[in-house]
Amino acid sequence: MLKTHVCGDVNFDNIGDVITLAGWVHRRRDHGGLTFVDLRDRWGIVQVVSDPNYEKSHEIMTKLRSEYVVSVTGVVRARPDGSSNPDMLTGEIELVAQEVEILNSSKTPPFDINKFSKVDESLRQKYRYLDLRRNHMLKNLSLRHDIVCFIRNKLSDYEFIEVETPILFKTTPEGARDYLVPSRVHSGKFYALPQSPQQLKQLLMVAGFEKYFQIARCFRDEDQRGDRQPEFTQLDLEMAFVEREDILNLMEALVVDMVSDLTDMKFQEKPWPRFTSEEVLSRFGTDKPDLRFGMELVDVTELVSDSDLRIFSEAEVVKGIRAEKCGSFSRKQIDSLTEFVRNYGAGGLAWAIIGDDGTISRSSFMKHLQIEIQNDIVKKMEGLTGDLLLFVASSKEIVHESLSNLRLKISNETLDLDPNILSFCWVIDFPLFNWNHEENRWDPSHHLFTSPMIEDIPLLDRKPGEARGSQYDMVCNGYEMAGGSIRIHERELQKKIFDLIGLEEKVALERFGHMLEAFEYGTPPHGGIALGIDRLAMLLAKEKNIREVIAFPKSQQASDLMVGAPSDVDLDQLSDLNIQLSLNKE
RNA sequence: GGUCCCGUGGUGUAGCGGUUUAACAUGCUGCCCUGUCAAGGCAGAGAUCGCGGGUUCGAAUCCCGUCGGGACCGCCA
Repeated sequence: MLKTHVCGDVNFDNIGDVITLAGWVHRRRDHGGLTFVDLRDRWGIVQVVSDPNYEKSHEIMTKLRSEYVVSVTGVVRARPDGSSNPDMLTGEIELVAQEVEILNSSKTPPFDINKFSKVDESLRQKYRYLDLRRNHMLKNLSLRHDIVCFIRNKLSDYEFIEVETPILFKTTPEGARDYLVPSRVHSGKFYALPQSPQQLKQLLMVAGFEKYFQIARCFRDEDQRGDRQPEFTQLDLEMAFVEREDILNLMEALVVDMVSDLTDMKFQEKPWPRFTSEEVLSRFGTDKPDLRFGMELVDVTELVSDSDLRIFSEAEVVKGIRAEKCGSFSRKQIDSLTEFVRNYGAGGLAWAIIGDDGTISRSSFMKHLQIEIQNDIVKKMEGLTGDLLLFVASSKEIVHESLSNLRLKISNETLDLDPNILSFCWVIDFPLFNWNHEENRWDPSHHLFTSPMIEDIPLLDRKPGEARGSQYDMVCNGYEMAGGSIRIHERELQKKIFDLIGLEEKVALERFGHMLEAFEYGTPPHGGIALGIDRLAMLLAKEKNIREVIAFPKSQQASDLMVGAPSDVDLDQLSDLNIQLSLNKE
């Protein structure tokens, strides 16, 4: 090794030792006759001080610049009285530069590495290797490493076996859009990158592995969001001979232990509360509620159903939220909230402010309602002086979509949430199917292999829309962290589901024949879950975007700005694949 | 596919139709400086204001297009 110690490890015990450190010049402070250099490596920072008695080293020290790579040999000594730095882990000591070697120089970096400063996102991505030098990225990726280690250790202790599954897989058009990989050997045919190892892990259950997991890379060719990248990592897990309770308990224990081992964050509620999807939809308007604050949706449909206001009386649903102490919002602010809910299809936003006497003082609509109804609404909303009440009248979907997002927006802008609180919960009892209006058929609300609740199987023939799936979601602070289900393990039931979603026998056999066939060879009851590692790391790192916990993320347009991917390819490469491009050239 | 925000010395911002010779901070270069730690002091270099077109006597500033980044809708079994 070119160094005897690492910067984070040098301390009082090393005083008098001659050691060699190597790393990057973090900062330098040149006093002319005396030069200080903060030397950084992965483990910490140590102050190096020049000593004019070592003439040659002293001279090199003055030539050092930010991010030069150097090695320094010298004696460790205590800093003189009054010159220690309590803010630095190694602030009591320093290294005397007796021998200094410049291992590599550096151009001036395109942005500051040695301090926290805002940097344009495209610059960060282009120079990601420099961005990763910054302390917060190292911290985030270390935490991510710890999370993955914790999972591997814990699940191995529980006798899970980690199995790698193929990246070159088969297209499944019913889910998200696939990334396709052309086959050279099979001209005109394509592999697909897996959206998740779903089928493979079920086949591992058929194989009798009983307890499987994988830290698995998944690929979905859909547009990006703050919590979505085209490739992402899941803890993928499956067990045979389990019921829902087994999976929920295992995962809850895993995450609870992880959080207490790796962070100082606290759970809002333990054990985690459980809700049916119906309940969270009606109370929060979403199946991934943020439970760190109230502001629940209140149904006032019946109170206004007889009113003269047709937008109210004719709406399928009218619901409101109470923005506590937001009665001081300006007209402009309220207008921007109205604009906001229009994003979600709402025609408008009805509002009311509660005055000093506890009744409506100003409102966009209340004058059209009788005073008794006004008071009933305030009472039902539990409105108090200074509150702002906001209502949306529309279809159930639109009311829920707009109010749940409005709820998040207002909380974001007015509440000071403790960043250390994690409000995990489970959401269960999802409907097995959603009605697809465009295609006029049922779509699976989770995926094709989700088993109905056993008691709801008879409903499949009569009222499929009322059948509940055995699906469960883990939700935290408004993010869907994990989702899973008990799977179908019987061929006939699987076939019935294919029928219900309008998958023709022939197509079903082409795409999923292997699954149906496997189910004929002694498939155990099984179920599992997939947990988003990026989202979990983001949450525990208190970040707002999963890019911050991914070493080399892609931009919102799914490009890699560092290497320039995707890129053109040689015509030779295409001809090997028998592929011709037909781009519109203008 | 759509909506919105951003793009000005290396970096982060200000300027938003003429008082601009484009300002400030930081970084960078040089000089001074032996106890600093975001060291300090002095001097200096560094920007055709993302790109293309238009409006105007005059455009960093207004308009249109385009490229890149970001937030969101659609999409994400």
